[in-house]
Amino acid sequence: MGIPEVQTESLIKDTAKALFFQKGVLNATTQEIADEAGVNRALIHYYFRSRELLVDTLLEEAVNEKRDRIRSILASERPFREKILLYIDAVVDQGLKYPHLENFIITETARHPDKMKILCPKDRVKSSDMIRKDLDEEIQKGLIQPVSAEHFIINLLSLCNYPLLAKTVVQNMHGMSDTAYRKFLQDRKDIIYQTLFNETAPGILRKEEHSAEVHSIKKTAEQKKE
Amino acid sequence: MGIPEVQTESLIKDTAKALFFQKGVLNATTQEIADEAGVNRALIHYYFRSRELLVDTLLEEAVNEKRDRIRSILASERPFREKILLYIDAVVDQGLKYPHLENFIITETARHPDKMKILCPKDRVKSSDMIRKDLDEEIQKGLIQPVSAEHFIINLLSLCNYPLLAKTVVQNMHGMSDTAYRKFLQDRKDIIYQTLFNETAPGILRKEEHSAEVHSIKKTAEQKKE
DNA sequence: CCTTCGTTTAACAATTTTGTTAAACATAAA
DNA sequence: TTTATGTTTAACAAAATTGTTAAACGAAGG
Repeated sequence: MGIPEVQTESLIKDTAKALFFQKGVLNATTQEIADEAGVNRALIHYYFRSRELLVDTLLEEAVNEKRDRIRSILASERPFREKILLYIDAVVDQGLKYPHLENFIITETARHPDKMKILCPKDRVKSSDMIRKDLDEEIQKGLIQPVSAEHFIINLLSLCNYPLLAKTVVQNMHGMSDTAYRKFLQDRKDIIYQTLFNETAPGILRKEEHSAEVHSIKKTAEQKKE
Repeated sequence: MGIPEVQTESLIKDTAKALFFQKGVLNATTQEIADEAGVNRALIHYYFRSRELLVDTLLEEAVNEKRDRIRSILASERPFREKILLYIDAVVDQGLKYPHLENFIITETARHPDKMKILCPKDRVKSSDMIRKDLDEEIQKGLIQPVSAEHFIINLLSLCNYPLLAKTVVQNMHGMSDTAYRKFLQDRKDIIYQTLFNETAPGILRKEEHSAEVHSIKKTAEQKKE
């Protein structure tokens, strides 16, 4: 049978992701996608039937990936504050890689709220429930102000995602170059933690920025147990 | 001369705003706009030359309005924390009225970063400079954790705007109805203040939700001076 | 070698969308 | 009433965009 040089279907998907999530062409044409992928436009219809179905596929993968990321961090066995640190790191780093992913999700789910419902069955455990116990403990100890798990999560999402979403606004408001903006986002990781917990973030995590992740974090975990 | 029944130009603009900012049809067609306004499509080109120029006009007005709103609050003579409270109130309330305004600005400025530069001349006083003195005072008194004015402003913007931008995401994540969502946003006003200042927001403001604004706030100002 | 079948292509058709234009219209002024 | 001018309309043209289809292609299997 005719075997494609590469897996055309995923080539198209990857190209579309690059266009939508990285370059920010949220209304990229089937022609643009095909050109960028170096394939015939008809192939998009061959594999996905229509532009909309391709977009649906991208949305589904993006949402699932994002949700799994949150859950795997929140479900881990680390101390609460470390989970949050990890999450901040993950979101900001991913935001730098795919600057328009969040905007894509927001725009698309705003246009078709039903799709979101299909993607997120309500029988699942809510992420707010996953932190409620830890959070209430923090509150009871008087470490942070009383706040519902629902609001706390949205605080976290807001502080992480908005600066990514509103890149141009932020840059312009503060007169920042692209590199200044990137540094700003790196600095923000600590600021977000500090804003949520009203306490300077443990620096150890950031020392070896590039190499270690899990290792240094695990160490921090032990240290914090005290 | 031929005088229109209403000012057609502003009718078109207002209709477009309703479509873009309220209904969230960020890619509304000239035909859709014309239909919604009940005018001939050609009039859009007569008054604005092209769809893009109409969009530019909307963007400019939206950005200016939003910026003026921030500045007039920050420039007022109230105590710092009251300004912030006022700002939170203003943004959330406006966000409920024009749910897609922020998304419009973000999407449009992401597509054409240059337009943003034109709209915001850099010789203007930065809004971060307008709060730096007050903020540093708070920090020095040990009332809040050390944070740059730049980050503090983005914290504020993030906490206010993201839940509006990501309505569907938030709603779905917490399984909220539309009314539950609206209540959530109202509650958030206090949460945002509390998150920024690590202290419960003075309740007086919210008691008489509908009638007073400036009056009750002024009172609070006096009370806080102590 | 030739058939088969999944893949790919080019060409076509239909629809949508934007932009233009000449003529119709309405009112104020002459 | 006529004229002049700004406004509105319908009709047209052009471009962009999506979706379909029949034919070409190319390797695997007989």
